[in-house]
Amino acid sequence: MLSFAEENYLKAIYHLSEQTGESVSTNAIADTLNTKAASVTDMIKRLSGKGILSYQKYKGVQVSEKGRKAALQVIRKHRLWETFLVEKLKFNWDEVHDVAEQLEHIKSPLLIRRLDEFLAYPKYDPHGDPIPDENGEYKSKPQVPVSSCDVGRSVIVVSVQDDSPEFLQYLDKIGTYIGAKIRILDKVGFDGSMEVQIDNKKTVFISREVSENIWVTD
Amino acid sequence: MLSFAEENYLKAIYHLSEQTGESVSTNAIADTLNTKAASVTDMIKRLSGKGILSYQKYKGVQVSEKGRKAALQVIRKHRLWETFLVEKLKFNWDEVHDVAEQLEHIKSPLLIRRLDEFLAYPKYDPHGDPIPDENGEYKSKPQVPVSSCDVGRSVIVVSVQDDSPEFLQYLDKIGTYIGAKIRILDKVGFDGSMEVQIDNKKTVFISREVSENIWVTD
DNA sequence: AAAAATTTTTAGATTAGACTAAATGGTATA
DNA sequence: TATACCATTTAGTCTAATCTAAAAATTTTT
Repeated sequence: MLSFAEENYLKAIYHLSEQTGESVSTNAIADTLNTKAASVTDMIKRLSGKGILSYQKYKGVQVSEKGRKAALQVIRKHRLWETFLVEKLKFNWDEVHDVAEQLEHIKSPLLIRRLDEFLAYPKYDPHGDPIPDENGEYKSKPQVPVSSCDVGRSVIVVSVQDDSPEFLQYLDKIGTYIGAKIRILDKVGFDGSMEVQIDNKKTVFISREVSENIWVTD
Repeated sequence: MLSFAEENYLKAIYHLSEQTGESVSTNAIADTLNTKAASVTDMIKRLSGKGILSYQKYKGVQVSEKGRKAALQVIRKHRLWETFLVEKLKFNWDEVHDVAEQLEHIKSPLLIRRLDEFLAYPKYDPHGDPIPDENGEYKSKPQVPVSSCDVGRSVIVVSVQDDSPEFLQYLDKIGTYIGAKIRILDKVGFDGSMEVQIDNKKTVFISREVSENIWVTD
């Protein structure tokens, strides 16, 4: 049984290792969790001792198979709660993250099974991210960042890669949501920003950073 | 802001002081929380420092007005979550306590407001206990234990004073639930047990302990 | 390849919350 | 009223999780 802190570390490390595909550095973990490298080293040792991570001094960590399964269960809980908050309690998609961060640590297999059933077995959360099932299986839709799309294409928003209120409120403002249609009008070589039209209505410029965090499909 | 442990102590102390009406002893707290007197003394000091309890060495503790308000908010959350689990997630009334014990510590005023709304502002939880509102107000139905009812009377079950799975499963077995009709057939002077008929159907003997934990109204 | 810079680990402290054992206060009894 | 007993508090230890400062390992630069 993992503590709250252990689960938070595991989740962060799992996400980092998924992004990079490589072993994860102490400093990278410290940065994403806003803690210090020394604290990370301590926790790495504890999680290695539990068989959740594999670790060699100075060489970074990898998530073990056991760790991967545990991480996916925490992610499952997080995304189910986010779905509950939006679908049933009428939260906006920018209000759910912090609450789900707390709810994901509740220990009750029955609760999660019943919540899943109550929500009619959702496959994706409000940010478009796939919800793993009880066995950790999930299928993600084929998707690419807007930043990699050619001028002239029309695409559909599938997910967002940043869950911060600031980013999500900005997306609300420009009329973007999961399922919105985006047409690429122009790309600016200078700073990588793009001109796009959303749902055949508003035409806006989005920065490189924004276009990298909106993922789309044809 | 109180920690999980602080909230648990406060809730236990509040309940004890409501039951007895007097100041609460260190050992009584240790007993209900399954911890040791020394730990309780530590926590009492911490909560006194925060103005939640008032305390004189060797004289027991009382809950301050500030503490009462905080306790009622934790109780509100606990009972709303229990209601959610039974009404929406189809938990049995004997399955909710431990999960609600965890959920009650989630910090999010918005969440609780929305949950309350989603449940249509329930006034009582699945065990018949009143749910305090945002201001800590609640109204409990006038009620007495079955043990105090005279032979011949017919009464309605309003609440149960023990939330343990063992007790609640026993009540299920003898066909008792909130709203059930109980007719007092006989009282045994020897051990205080009673013969009662439930919903004009089953006739059973219940022990003194059981009859003290079922509360009823006319 | 040596020096410099950076990253990571170790050592030692801190806080919350728990414990045991010992000391002290309060109460009941002879 | 003195003693014995029980309740409570204090003192000291432990673990999880954090921190800072210093030491060690690795990587980068010259």
